[in-house]
Order: sequence, then structure tokens, then C-alpha cells
Amino acid sequence: MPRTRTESRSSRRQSAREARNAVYRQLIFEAAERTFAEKGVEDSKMEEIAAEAGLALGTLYNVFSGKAKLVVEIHETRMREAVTGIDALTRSTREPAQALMSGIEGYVRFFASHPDYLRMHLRQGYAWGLAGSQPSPAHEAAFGAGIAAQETLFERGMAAGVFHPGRPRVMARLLVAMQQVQLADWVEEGMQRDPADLVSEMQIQARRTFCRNPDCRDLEKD
Amino acid sequence: MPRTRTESRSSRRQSAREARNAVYRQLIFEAAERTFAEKGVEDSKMEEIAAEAGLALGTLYNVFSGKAKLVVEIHETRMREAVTGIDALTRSTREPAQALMSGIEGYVRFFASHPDYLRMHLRQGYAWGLAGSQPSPAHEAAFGAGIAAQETLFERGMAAGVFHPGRPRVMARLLVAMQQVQLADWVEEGMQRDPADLVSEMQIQARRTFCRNPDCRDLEKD
Amino acid sequence: MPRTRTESRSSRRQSAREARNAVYRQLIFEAAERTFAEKGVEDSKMEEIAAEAGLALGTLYNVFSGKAKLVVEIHETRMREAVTGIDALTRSTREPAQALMSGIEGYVRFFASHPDYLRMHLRQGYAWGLAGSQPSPAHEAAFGAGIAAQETLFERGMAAGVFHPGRPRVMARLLVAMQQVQLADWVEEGMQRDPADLVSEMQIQARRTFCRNPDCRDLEKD
Amino acid sequence: MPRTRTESRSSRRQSAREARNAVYRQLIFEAAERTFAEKGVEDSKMEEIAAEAGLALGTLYNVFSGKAKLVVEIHETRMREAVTGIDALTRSTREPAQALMSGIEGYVRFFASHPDYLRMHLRQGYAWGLAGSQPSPAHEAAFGAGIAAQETLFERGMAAGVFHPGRPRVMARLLVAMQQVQLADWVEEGMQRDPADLVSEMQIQARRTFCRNPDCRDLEKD
DNA sequence: GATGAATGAGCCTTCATTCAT
DNA sequence: GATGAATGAAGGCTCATTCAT
Repeated sequence: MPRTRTESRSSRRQSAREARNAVYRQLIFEAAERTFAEKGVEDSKMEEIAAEAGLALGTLYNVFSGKAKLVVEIHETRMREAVTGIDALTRSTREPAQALMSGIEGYVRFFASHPDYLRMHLRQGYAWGLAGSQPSPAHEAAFGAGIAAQETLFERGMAAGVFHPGRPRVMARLLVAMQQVQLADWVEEGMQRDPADLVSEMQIQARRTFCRNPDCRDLEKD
Repeated sequence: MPRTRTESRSSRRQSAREARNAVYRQLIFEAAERTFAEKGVEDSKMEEIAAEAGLALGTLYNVFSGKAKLVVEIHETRMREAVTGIDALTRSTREPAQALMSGIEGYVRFFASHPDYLRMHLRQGYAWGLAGSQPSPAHEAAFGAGIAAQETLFERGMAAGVFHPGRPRVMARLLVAMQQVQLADWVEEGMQRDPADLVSEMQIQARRTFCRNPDCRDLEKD
Repeated sequence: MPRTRTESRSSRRQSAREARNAVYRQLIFEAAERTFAEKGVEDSKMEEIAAEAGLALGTLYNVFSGKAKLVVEIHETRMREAVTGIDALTRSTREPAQALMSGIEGYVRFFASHPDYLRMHLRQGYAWGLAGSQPSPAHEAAFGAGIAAQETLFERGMAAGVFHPGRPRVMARLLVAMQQVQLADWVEEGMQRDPADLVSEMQIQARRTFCRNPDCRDLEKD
Repeated sequence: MPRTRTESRSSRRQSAREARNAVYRQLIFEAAERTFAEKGVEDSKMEEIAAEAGLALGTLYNVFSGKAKLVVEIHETRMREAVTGIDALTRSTREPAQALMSGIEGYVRFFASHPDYLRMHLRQGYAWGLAGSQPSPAHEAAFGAGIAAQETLFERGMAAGVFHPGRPRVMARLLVAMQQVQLADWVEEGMQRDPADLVSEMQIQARRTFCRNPDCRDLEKD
């Protein structure tokens, strides 16, 4: 059965190729993230990223079609991860205020465990949804998705009378902005402080800003 | 007295030159601001800016010594204007909460009357003080100065027990972040909404976030 | 006689124009010479020259058609002066060795009284007649004319058996090179030394290099 | 031992890269030298040099960091070669007059075998040490070092009473100037003449100019 | 498939020259 | 006629991307 053998050999090859490719993707992804975090996207040269990944420039281009694509990929991947992680925490809790608290926790946890992406994210400076702004359209798009998820939460919370009224999209961005400020400060201070601490502080602040009953005694009890 | 005549001619020339130069400065300044707002600093070519100003490239360089200087100039000028304007409103009011309200009003008014700079400012994305970040050192420096001014206000307010306790620097950045979110939304919606409206909404939000007595009945009475 | 009056007025105008033009020529000429001496032709900007002359840039261009022309003009004028001056000293003396001595004296005197042109001349570095060399074709051409005059002298001297045999053109250039070295040193030392001293030293050297009877006792007696 | 194989492959690559780099350096060096010789440094465009070398502009910049560096490199390399070559000939002979003769031979031989550099060198026109002159600081520095070496020779020769007294630095420059004149003439005449001839002529001239006993019968006997 | 040397389009900036006032 | 502001052509250099080995 030479045919079968051939097929199997080719499929073995196929999967070997895919495996190797996945490894490269990861190496490059992380190298790029680190480099972008350190020097900014603009000042990071493709060659530096390849060197950081320990690969040849050509190999980098075999996996990612260009610098722009690399940036997009990072933002999309990380944001998908963030949204997924936050959703996992949030989905179980129906109560809006509680969900908000969980969301903050998820948000902080995600970035605390991805400090390179955090720095890259902060460095891009989020243009707060300003359509057409493109410090990085990729960042914009990926991040926008995450914000959309929060909008729903705010809609629900307002409908339930738990949150102060307002435009959900703006509220969502406001939340994100507050989180960025705190995370930026955390990075600036050397990431020494316990993230759980950060979470508490941010939760209190968020309650003040968004909840009609900021004390939320029932929430605390949980 | 031909001498006097000569002198007067030369001084007339001098002032004519200065006047024309000032006009060019303004033309270029605004053209650059518009272009930077539209396409970002990186993607704006000096030639485009010159064209936008209706001047030759060389003329642009006769007034501004280079692209970097142009960016710095814009940030410094606008930020000085902003700080000056806000200070004027704030200085008269000693009461911290009241000063906060005035500050917000000044901030919004300033950006509402400089929509191009607002877009440029939002686009650069402020890295929230993240040391080493440099989407633009110029922007960072100019804006940082503005933020520093707010820190004092928060210090006073906390000492007076009017504001919730916290790190003044973080509070100041938080305030700015909130303002940026609102302004970004305003721009995104086409700048239709009355800025006064924006101010009210932001004041309410700021009271919720920063004041221990958010209702501030005494303030409302003013 | 309105016609005559007109004519006379026009001719008065004509001569006034010429006079003014001559003054400008001189002002610009000297300013350029000074500037070229100080910073080199390449690094001298037309605007600097105009400023040095105390005239407007346009006026400079009304008199000299461009930078290149200005350089040519300076070299041609000064070289003509030099040749004229040297000729005046040399023509009277038929005896070749004596004429050589006079030539050196004339050469040094000329440059000693035109220190700016001397520095400019030295700075251009003479390409030693290398045809096609163009640190400045103007310099080349003007200077070449001066050298041609010396060639004749060497031809005569060789024919008379007074000078060592050799190619006249090379001998002439050799003489010039020696003079330049001495003058460069003179400038370098601050032009303190009495030019007459310089002349003596150079004459002795020239006699050694060119004369079959370097002692030239009869010459000394003159 | 795949490791060894890998190492050997990488070291082979390393040396291949170095070899190719050396080839490019040489190609570019010579192309630049030729271009500078032909059109002068100022009028030679980097693109022309790249084309002359048969390489892309970027490749040129991969090897030399810029135009200025290229010029410096050429002068330093060639002058080092010249000084080395001349030293080799001179060092063996202690007797000053003899050393002078050898020096001339070395000088001419060097330039005769590097005609492009000779033209470039002549074209720059050496400003004879005129401080502040900078047709090319690189040239100045490199060439100056060569001249300094000759000064020592003259000092020794004067102390020994072999040479006429004078300022050593001036004597050294004088020697160089004479050599340049002869070489310039040689180039101008199409470099047909046998360099050995040139050497003889220059040696005779140098003896006349510098030696107290120009006939140097003992020298001739060597 | 991996490599990294080679490529060249594109941008900022300077300065000789022009021409409207 | 004098002025000097305005012009824009030209050149050095960078770096994302390609492709021969």
C-alpha cells in the first residue's frame, strides 16, 4: 500500500509542519510583545524581534506576513484571551454589580499575568474608541470587542436600577480608562503591589462611580 | 529727517515681517494640528503639512526647524493654553470640590474650542505617566505638567476630608482619563452635543468618584 | 533742449548706476572673499555673504549671477592682480635668476597684502595643475594663467644655462608649491613674521632648487 | 555529533559572511575611491558609488555607515598603507640623506600603485597644515600623520649637518609639496612615464633643495 | 524549510536662486 | 533698483520586505 504509506507520510509531515509552525508563532509572538512593550511598536525593528525570538528574519516573515499583521495578531489574541477570561468569571454572576466586580478582577488578573502585553497596551494609549483614530486600528478593533461585552453589562445594570443612568458605551470606556490608570500606576511602581489589592481599590472606585448604592453591603458579604 | 524716515521704514518692515511670520506660524501650526489630528503624527508628511498650509516646504522650514519641533510646539502651546485657562477658572475658588468642578469646566471648554488638538491629543493616547513610554515625549511632558497641577488640588481636598483618600497622582490621572473618555465620545458623535451638557455630566461623575459627599448640596446651591 | 536734458539726465543716471554697481561689486567681492577664507566655499552660504556685505541677497544676485560666478570672479580678479604685480617687478629684469627672485618677492607681497584671498587660495588647495581636477575650475584656470607666465621664465633660464634643466611647467608649479607651503606656514603662525624675511628665505630655497649656481654671488650684491 | 556539525556549519557561515563582507568592503572602497577621484567627494552621490560598486544603496550602508565615514575610511586606510610602506623602506637606512631618498621612492611607489587614490588625494588639495582649514578633516588628519613622520627625519638630518637648516615641519611639507607636483604632472601626462624615472628626478631635486652637499657623491655610490 | 543578505522606495531637510513688492 | 521671503529640486539615510542559497 504505497499510497497509504505516502498519505500517512505526507500527513505526518503535515502535522510536523503545523507543530513547528505553532512553536514559531509562539516564539515570535512573545518576542514581539516583549519588544513592543520595551520600545514601542514604531521603534521596534523587525530584525530586533527576530533576534529576540532567536529566529531568522525570513522565518518571522514565513509565519507573519508583516509588521502590521504581527501587531494585529497580538492585540486580537490577547484581547480574545482577556475577554474569554473575564467572561468566564462574569457569566456565572447574573447580578450586575457583582458581575462588574468580577469583571474588574478578571481584567486585572489578565493584565497582571501578561505584563508585557500590559505595557504594550498602555503604551499604545487607548484612543478611547475615537473612530478613525489609528495609533493602531488593530488595537482599536480588538479592544473594542472587549468593550462591547461590558456595554451589555451596563445596560443590564441600568435597567435593573443598580447603576447610575448613562450611555452604556461611555460607561464601559470609563471603566476601562479607570482600570488603565490604575494598571499604569502599578507598572510604574514596579509591579510590586499585590494585584488583589489593586482589585479591591478598583472595585471600590468602580462602585463609587457606577453604583447607585456604592456601599453595596450585600455585595461585600459575598 | 530722512534718517527718521528710514528708521520708520525699517521698523515698519520689521513689524510687517513679524506680522507675516506670525501669520505663517499660525497657518502652519493649524495645518499641522489638523493633519496630525487626521492622520497621526507618524503618517503626516512634512510636504502634506506644507500643502495643507498652502505654503512651500521651504517656507515651513523657515518657521519651524523640523517635524519634531513642530510637534513639541503644538503640544506645549496648547497645553499652556489649557493650563492657563483652567487655572483662571480654578484660582478664584479655594474650596476643593468647587475647584474640581471649575477645573472640569475649563478642561472641557478648552478642548471643545480646539477640536483638532483634541483629536491629536486623543490619538497620541496618553500613556498615563508610564515612565519610559514615549508615544511622544513632548506630549508626555506638556500633558504631565497639566496633570501635576491637579495633584495639588486632590491633596488639598483629601486633607480637607472633602475627597476620598487615595494617591493624589492617581486621582489626578483618573480625573483626566474620565475627561478624555467623555471628550472622545463627544468627538465620535460629531461634536453636536452642547459642551455645557458634557460638563454637567462629567461634574456629576467626578463628584461620585472623588467626593465623600457626592450630593454636595452646598455646592449645588452655588 | 529737453532732449539734451533728457540725455544728460539719462547719462547721469547711467553713470550713477555704474558707480553704485561698482561699489556693490566691491562690497560683495570682499565679503565673499572673507567668508570663503573663513569657512570655505562649500560652507559659505550666499545669505551669509550678503549679510557680511551688508546687502540684501537680491542685490548680491543683481551684481553676481550666482555663487559659482562669484568664486570665478574672485580668482580671476586676484590672479590678474597678482600676475600684473609680479610682471611689473619682473619685466625690468632680463636676467632669469634675478627675475625669479623678483617674482618671489612679488608673489609674497601680493598675498601678504591680500590675506583673505591667501587663506581662500590655500584652502582650495591647489590641485597642482591636475587637469580636470575641479576643487574649483575657476581657481584652476585663473591660477594656471599665473603659472604660464612663470613657465616662460624657466624656459629662458634653462636656455641660458642658469637653471637646472627640467620641464618648465613642472618647474613653475614647483615654485608655486614651495611658495604656498611657506605662506601657509606664515598664516598658521599668525602672520607675525615680516614678509621680507619670508621672501629672503624663499629666495634662498628657490636658488637651491632651481639655480645651477645657487650661491649666485652676483645676485646677492644687487 | 550533530552538535559539532552544527557548530562547524555556523562557523562556516560566519566566515562566509566575513569573506563576503570583506569583498563588499573592498568593492565599495574602490568604487568610492574611483568616483571620488573622478568627480570629487562633493559631487559624488552615494547612489553613484553604489552603482559603481554594482551594489544596492542599502548594501553600501550595511558596510559603511555613511558618506563621511567612507571618506575617512579611504584616507585612513590609504595613508596607513603609505606610511607603512615608506617606513619599511626608510627604517633600514639610518643615514638621513639616504633615508630621504628611500622615502621619496616609497612615496612615489605607493601613489603610483594607487592612482585613484592619488587623484582623490590631489583633488582634495592639501591645505598645508593651515589650521582651521578643512577641505576634509579626515584627509588632513591622515595626511598630517604622514607628514609628522618626515619631520623627525629632517630634524635628524639637520642635527647631523646633512640638511640645510630650517623649520622641520616646513621642510617636511616642502618635500611633500614637491612630490605632489611631480605626481600631479605624472597623472596629467597619462601615467605613461616609468615611476622609477620620476623617483630619480625627484631625488635629484630633493637633494638640491635639502642637502648641503647636493652632489652626495657617497650616496650616488650606493 | 530556514536563512539573512540584498534591496530600493520613501522621507526629512538644506540652500541656491527667483520674483513680487 | 533694492529687498528678502518663498520656492522646490536634490541628496543622505532607514528599514520593511524579498528571495537566492
